[in-house]
Amino acid sequence: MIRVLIADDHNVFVEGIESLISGSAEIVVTERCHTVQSVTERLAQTGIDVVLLDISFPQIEDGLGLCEFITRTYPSTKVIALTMHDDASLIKRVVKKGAKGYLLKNTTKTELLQAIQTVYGEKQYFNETIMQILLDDTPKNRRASHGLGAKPNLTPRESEVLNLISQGLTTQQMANQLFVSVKAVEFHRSSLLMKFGVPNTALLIKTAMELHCID
Amino acid sequence: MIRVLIADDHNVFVEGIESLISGSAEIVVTERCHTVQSVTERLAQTGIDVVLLDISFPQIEDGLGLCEFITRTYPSTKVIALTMHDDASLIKRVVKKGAKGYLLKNTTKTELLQAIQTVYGEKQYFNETIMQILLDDTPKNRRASHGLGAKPNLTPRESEVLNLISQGLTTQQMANQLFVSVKAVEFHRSSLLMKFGVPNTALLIKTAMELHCID
DNA sequence: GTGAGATATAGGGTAAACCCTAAATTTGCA
DNA sequence: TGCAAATTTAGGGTTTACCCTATATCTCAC
Repeated sequence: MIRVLIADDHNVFVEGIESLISGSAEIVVTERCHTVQSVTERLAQTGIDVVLLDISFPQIEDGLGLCEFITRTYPSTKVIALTMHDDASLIKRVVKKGAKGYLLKNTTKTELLQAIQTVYGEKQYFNETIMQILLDDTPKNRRASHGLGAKPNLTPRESEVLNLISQGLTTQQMANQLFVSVKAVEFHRSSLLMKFGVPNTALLIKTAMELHCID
Repeated sequence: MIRVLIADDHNVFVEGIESLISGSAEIVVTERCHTVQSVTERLAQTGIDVVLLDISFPQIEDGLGLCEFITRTYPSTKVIALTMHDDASLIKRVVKKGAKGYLLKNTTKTELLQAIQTVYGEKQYFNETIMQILLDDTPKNRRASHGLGAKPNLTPRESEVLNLISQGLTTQQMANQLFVSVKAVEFHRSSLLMKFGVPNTALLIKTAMELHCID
């Protein structure tokens, strides 16, 4: 019997996962945790085989940190990351932190059960969608416009510059603040326009806000 | 028996909702829809009493549009908005579009069932958290919490130009579209910057979006 | 060690935004 | 009818964004 801990702060989601698992003869939901602290506590007190971890729980950096903590502290416990994010760089970061599986939150019952069994069997689990995303992750594709609606994959610097632009700073002001040249900032601005597929700053900010890319 | 349609593109979430509802003797999940199109189709073919609508499904503007469509086309069908967003302005926009209830995605079984029964009984449902948010939404709090100035009083032309700016048009393109000179457009641009108290277009768009001045 | 990605930087140029000053016309309201 | 606001428009100028081309360095993974 594979013992599963669900770490997610949304009741409904936890219920959904549990419902999907409830038909399995081999898997049982042992713990449901709504805070990072309760995850660490339950792990210390209970034998858990697989953790289903919302990687945005409560923020992405927290989820990554928790993933790393679990993997290091409980090597026999496997982590499957759950998230709405499907960009290649996040997938890679999560795997680097020790996750053995990666599922989008629109996963199906079949996939969920299969993922749990696969990671329990000491293998990694990525479904076709995720595999395709990783396979498509080439320099050329990454640079291409995703069109509207898809959240582009921003580098840390790009994300930083985007936020500074949205605060109304000029390129020169950003250069001063980041201790780089104006040319370096312009480069990132160009990359942002290209990645969002927009012609200018106005539409960049509007689009980025709609996609929640701005803090 | 209250017939419920769940409109959300996340399987797990739909399963979760269904699981919460499954114990009720008075409520049954009749339809589960993962696209806007299937919502409209199922509504046309099936009697539905309550729609549980993810308002970010697939984007907020889509959700709002769908909410309005349902309310107008099927007046006896009540919409409960589901979302992770808890800001007062969105709540008000959703209610204006016809929703009778507003639930956060971390709702409990008790609340969910109560909300469904309440709206089915022709009343609005807001839980304590939402009520508090609405009660706290005073001009003073709104100014303080956002750190923004009040929504400025825009002339019709200014509003028009603001929207065109946010669509990425250049000043020349706007002049062509509005049958005025470039200078006229520049004048309105200057007025917008002054009224919003911002130094450039980037911050203008960000601020205007936060204040919901952009369509 | 090599290649790719991220970051930084440069030169040169044009387009566009932004600013300042000023005047004229139209519209709505008291 | 007069006045204020809205709108339109102009001339002139500076600042900033945006585009194109190119090179260099660092880091990381294989």
